[in-house]
Amino acid sequence: MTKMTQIGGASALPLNTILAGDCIEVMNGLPEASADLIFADPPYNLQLKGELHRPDNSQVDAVDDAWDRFDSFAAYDRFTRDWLAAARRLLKPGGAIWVIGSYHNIFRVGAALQDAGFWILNDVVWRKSNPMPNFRGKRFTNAHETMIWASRDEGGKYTFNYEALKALNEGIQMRSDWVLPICTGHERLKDDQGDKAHPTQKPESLLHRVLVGSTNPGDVVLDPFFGTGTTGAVAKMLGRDYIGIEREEAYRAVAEKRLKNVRKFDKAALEVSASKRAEPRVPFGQLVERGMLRPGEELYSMNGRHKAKVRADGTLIGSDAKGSIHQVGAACEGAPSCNGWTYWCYKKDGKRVPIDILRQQIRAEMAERPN
Amino acid sequence: MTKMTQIGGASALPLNTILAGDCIEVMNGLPEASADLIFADPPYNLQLKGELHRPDNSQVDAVDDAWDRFDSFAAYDRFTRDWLAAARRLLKPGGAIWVIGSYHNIFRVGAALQDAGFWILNDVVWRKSNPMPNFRGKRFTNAHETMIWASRDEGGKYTFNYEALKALNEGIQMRSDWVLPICTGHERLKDDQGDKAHPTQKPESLLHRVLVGSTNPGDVVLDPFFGTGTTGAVAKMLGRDYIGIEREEAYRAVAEKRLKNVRKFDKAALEVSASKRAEPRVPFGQLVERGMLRPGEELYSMNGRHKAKVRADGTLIGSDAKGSIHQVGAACEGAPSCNGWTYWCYKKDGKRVPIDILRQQIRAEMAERPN
DNA sequence: TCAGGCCCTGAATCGTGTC
DNA sequence: CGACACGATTCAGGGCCTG
Repeated sequence: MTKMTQIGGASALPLNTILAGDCIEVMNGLPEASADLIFADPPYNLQLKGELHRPDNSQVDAVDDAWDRFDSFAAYDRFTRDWLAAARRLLKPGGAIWVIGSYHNIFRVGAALQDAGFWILNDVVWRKSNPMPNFRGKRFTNAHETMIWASRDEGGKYTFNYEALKALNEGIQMRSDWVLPICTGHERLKDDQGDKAHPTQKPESLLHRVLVGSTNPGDVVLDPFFGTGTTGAVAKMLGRDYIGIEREEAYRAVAEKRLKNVRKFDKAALEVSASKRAEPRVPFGQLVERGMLRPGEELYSMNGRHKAKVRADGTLIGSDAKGSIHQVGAACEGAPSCNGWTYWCYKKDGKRVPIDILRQQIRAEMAERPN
Repeated sequence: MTKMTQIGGASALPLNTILAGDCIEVMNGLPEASADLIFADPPYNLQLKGELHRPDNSQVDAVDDAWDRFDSFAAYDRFTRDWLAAARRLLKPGGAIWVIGSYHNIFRVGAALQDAGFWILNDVVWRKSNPMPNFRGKRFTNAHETMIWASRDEGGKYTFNYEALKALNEGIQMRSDWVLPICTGHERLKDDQGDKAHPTQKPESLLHRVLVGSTNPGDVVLDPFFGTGTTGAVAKMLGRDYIGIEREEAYRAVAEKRLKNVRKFDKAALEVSASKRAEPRVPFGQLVERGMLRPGEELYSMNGRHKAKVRADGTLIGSDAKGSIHQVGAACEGAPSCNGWTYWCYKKDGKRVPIDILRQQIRAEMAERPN
């Protein structure tokens, strides 16, 4: 499967192989202007301190590997500038790069990209359908990661397969936010002890969308932080050539084994059944945020016997209970449960109208503009 | 409605007003450590092309594109550093900032925030339910903007109304991606010609979530790029004090008019689901003193696997540990910590009942007859 | 074979008040 | 200021076992 391509008669391109070593040195040893796309998942510099436990007291297996530790932002910036410069040299004139990161590092990476002369085309948000919650209730659930897509140069003739992405998205233009699950189950590679082989393995679905959208069959895709080789695996399936660079022996071994078992797709296998979505859940609070109901406004029970007042956080306060629309409704009726959506009404032009009408309005909007 | 607050007897804080002028100069004229929250929607219109001049006024030569770019990014970075420094000076020790932007500027803003000593808490993606499509089909639909939420200092005791946000989201922890429509319809302010009064007016729903989540009633919220005053309008509705700074006369005029017509929600509506941490502390010993539990009585663990005996001083003695309800619970489970209130049960009419019920009884009494 | 319950896990910058 | 003790805190999904 390994191909060697002559570039300008000078040096050869080691296609479909994993190169060992520091990515900056290795990249500088490859011929310039030889890659169509670079996908990079660099260390995030998470700066984790203590241990973290779930509410059930189990411990979170954190990313504390040596390769993710940097002495300072300045050190991380230096590292970023250096690998970006080496990467840019490798790109063909119409080439492009994707870099993924979290709020710990992505702002520094984005600024460095711009400073290096890359031209940002989009930032794309990977919205995780199943992220790890925030266990201490001190912040928002960290439910997304950010990818930056940039061309080598301003005005570069980058590849963008608009129609293919639109097809992937059920006929609607692909947006800058992608909802995809994290990598779990059988796709998640394990070592001999049954532990995860790599702490941050990316899902193939993510790379699928990246490569379908911004490369063509036969293109050369380089990944300087290859890890367990998701980029290579998806590139191979899609009929692209890959070059991986990975410093850690253990990751290279896992990736080699993985890639050996990957088969190029036939067309038919490509279509992933679009998961049909259940009726989207609409939090009652959204009616308040959107100004459809106002804090302080009175709601009336369907039977006219009870009323309650809307609060700014989307809870109700009744005569002797406060909480969600369901909880207060149940309390009013002395019932074990209650569907607040059909129980409560608001006043519109003097008439009582069920609040479920408002939920239906929001759902109608969501149906018109899905995703 | 305008309030003036004396800060340290020195200078006054012009609450609920819109200040005219350059935000950096105006901020530097206000007393330090006087704002609880800053919300900023800075400009990113860089004029990267055309009539660009270097700081020394020499015209940029079209040949050295890289320098051109460097110059303009450098100028934007300088501007960003300056207004962030002025903003940080204004924040109280437990203060925090939100900044919103797009891929054109947010990476530079994020890096500058970190460099200035702010501590990023989350990046939050505003996912637009109705974005403008990409008409030329050359990129992804730009369907989101990014907000960065950061505390003034690492370790700062920032405000986060976890329970209120969870309530807004129908009982599920609020995530870092928010789906909200853009500002249209009646909410979108128009000028006398019927054109939109401001090109980037933010929806009130966005500010509602920001302010409910990261401020308390009576807090001071400052917006250095006030525009048409969405921050002020939502702050006023929610019973927060605002300070707006805006350079453009036309925007100030629109905002003044808007704010005059905004009404504060009534008090009960502003009350928000409280966190358990805010509830009064009840020593376990009080249950024994009051005779709700008797010395010698057995307690049983929630899972039924352990038991312990109550002692007269409000400690427990288990099979192989003695101490507080928390310590003995942790020892039984071999866990690093344990909430004894929810872990231990007592027997009532043959059934196991969590001792937390008894704590709730005491708290209810305290609320009825406060000391 | 299927449904239901239990267990485990995921790029995480995840306390606070009192003495 | 540090040390110590209290006690608050999770969502989605996959695997595996049992009935």
